[in-house]
Amino acid sequence: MRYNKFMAVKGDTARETWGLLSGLVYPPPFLSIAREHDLRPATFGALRVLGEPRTMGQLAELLHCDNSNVTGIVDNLEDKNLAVRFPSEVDRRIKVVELSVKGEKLRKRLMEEMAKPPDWVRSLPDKDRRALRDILQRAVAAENP
Amino acid sequence: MRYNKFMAVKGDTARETWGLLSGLVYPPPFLSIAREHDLRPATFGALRVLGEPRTMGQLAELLHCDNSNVTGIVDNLEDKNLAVRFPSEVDRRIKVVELSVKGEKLRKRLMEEMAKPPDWVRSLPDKDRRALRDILQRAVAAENP
DNA sequence: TATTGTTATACTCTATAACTATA
DNA sequence: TATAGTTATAGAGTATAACAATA
Repeated sequence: MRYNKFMAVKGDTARETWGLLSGLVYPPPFLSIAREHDLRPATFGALRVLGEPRTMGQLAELLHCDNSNVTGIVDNLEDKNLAVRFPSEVDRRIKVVELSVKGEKLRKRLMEEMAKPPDWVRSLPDKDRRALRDILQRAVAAENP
Repeated sequence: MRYNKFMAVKGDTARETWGLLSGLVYPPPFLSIAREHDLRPATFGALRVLGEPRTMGQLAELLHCDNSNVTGIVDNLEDKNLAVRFPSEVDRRIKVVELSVKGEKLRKRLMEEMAKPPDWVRSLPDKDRRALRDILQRAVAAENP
């Protein structure tokens, strides 16, 4: 591939931008949030996708893991009284997992903490923060046309 | 805490910005890069910090894990002929880990892939990309005063 | 006696294969 | 027989404690 000065400039800006961004967003905050709440990462992930009742198979798909792992993850949720599991009435092979009231409450708190912007975003001058939001909106729009 | 309309506006923009950004940068690309190169995540991490020779203890600190884990990680690097481990000449309790030529080459490739900006950054219009870089530069500068 | 790294052990995360119960 | 979920088992990541070699 041959480079001209325009490509070089474009590539450099992109690399520079990505380098800055990587330093700001990694490592991801979800691991420390899970630890603060004494949750295994896998249990945290399950709680996250249990905004509505799910079958074991649905959980496996949503968590990108094998069916057999979900058994242990839901066991852990039940041990902590965060969810219950019961056979579906229409097909008793299927187990439905549903958050308890305690689980719903915890999930709400966790989602709130995940949504909380990090200091570097909050501390940006208003103008920069709005410009950043607008740029990201355009980026997301360009990715999902 | 009492909210007024200015705080609400500021908070909303920050949350919105963070939500957009989270969708763009998570999950982190390093896991798939490691998998493509048939490296365990821990081995990948070690390679990353072995830009210069390190002792086992230094590796434990840099990788935020226990000393005892480093033994296995460096075993894996040695099994793949990516590094060698030898006792320090000044204190033979200390083991120095150094990348092989093969390890150096692989490390260089991996660092290159990590630095490669994702499509959404590369596809931004020039003006947006430069504006984004400038905002992030200011954010980083504000964090490290 | 103190320190560096290793070994033994245990808990967690994940995957595959065999199994149970339902359909 | 086919499917949903469980159990058995194994490889990998990480931590603590006991240990060996060296200082």
